[in-house]
Amino acid sequence: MGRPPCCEKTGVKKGPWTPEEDIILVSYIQEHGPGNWRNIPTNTGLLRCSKSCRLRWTNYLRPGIKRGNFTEHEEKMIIHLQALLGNRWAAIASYLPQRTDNDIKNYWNTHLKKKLNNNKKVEGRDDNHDHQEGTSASSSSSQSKISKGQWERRLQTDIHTAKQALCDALSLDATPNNTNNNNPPPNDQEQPPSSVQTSTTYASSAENIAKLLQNWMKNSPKSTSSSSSKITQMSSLNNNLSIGAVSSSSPSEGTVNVTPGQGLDSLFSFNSSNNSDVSQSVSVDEGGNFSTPENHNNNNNNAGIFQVESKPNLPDFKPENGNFQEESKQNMETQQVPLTMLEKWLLDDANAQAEQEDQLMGIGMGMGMTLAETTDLF
DNA sequence: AACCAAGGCAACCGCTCTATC
DNA sequence: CGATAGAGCGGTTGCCTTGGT
Repeated sequence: MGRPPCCEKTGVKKGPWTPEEDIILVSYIQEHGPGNWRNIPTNTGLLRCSKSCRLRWTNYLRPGIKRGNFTEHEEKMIIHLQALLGNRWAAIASYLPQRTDNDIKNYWNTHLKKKLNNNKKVEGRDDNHDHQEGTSASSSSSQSKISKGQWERRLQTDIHTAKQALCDALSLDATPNNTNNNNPPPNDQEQPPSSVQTSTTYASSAENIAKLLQNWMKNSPKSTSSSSSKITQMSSLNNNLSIGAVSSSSPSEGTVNVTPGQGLDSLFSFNSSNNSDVSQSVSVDEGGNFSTPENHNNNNNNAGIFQVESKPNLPDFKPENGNFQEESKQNMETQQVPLTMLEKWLLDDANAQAEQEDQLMGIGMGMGMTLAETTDLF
């Protein structure tokens, strides 16, 4: 007897999320924090099941997610970690905090798997990637089906193989960062290294939305050709849309109130209550470029420009918002340095990238550690 | 220009784990 | 201690885009 579905099958929307739905979800989560997924469809009116909301958030809307091309460095990390951990995408993703497990999984399945297979063929040792998958990866998937003893024995073999592969790989692509021996190797692959967490300066989810908007605008060159074009959607959102603004007037009820006309502006305004005199704007032009007031004058005549302004009557971020406390701080800091919200995000990306390199070195050092220590990871 | 196949990716499904009662 | 619900995870699916003919 299986479990009942997480939600009623009827009346639940499936398929791609619309910008409107994204905004509603982000608005709600910004106000209440992630969690209580089951309440979200009810409280927001979204015709999505709770699971879908959670997935959308974790895989797409969550702050700090980097999308787009994987760097060579990330690629190597994934390859190494996959060799080490198997198809444990969540564990792998913990070492790449800007990437989601889904993203990594997709990238592995569509790019790296193929790439590795080709490499193996070229190297003439077909023995192999499939074997590797058949051990560490499939053992991961069948972990629950075999006895713990079997699992551990197999794992040890896998670790040995993976370690060998990783040592080979690391010896090939040693970088000056290798000198950073101070990074302790992670001692639990289920938890990201603390340096990641402590220094995680997640951009706000609204920034993520901004980025999404940027992409939507970029990817929607035919802004006038289709009623379903994203830029049209966003335009309507920003102008006379029926959704978008979140009212904080009744947060206890946890509802997303609709404020026609307020549109997206609100979503990009943070903590304005204690910065009510701050009037900052960030614009995204049709080419996806951001501009600030300093250079905004050159752009503000552009049709279709997306303008982000802070307003004083916006929802506060409260400490009780859980995970968003950090984010709120971030937002506050950002507000104190006007106009750099998106720039800061880019910097965060760069910093995170550097941290990841350090982490890889940590892993590299981890590979330098004993097999027993490696085994301790598990 | 039209059609088709392959690839990429977002989202869904189902299982497992964990916390709570 | 078992039942239940919430959340997390990995595998898979299906749609959309892109490239080739």
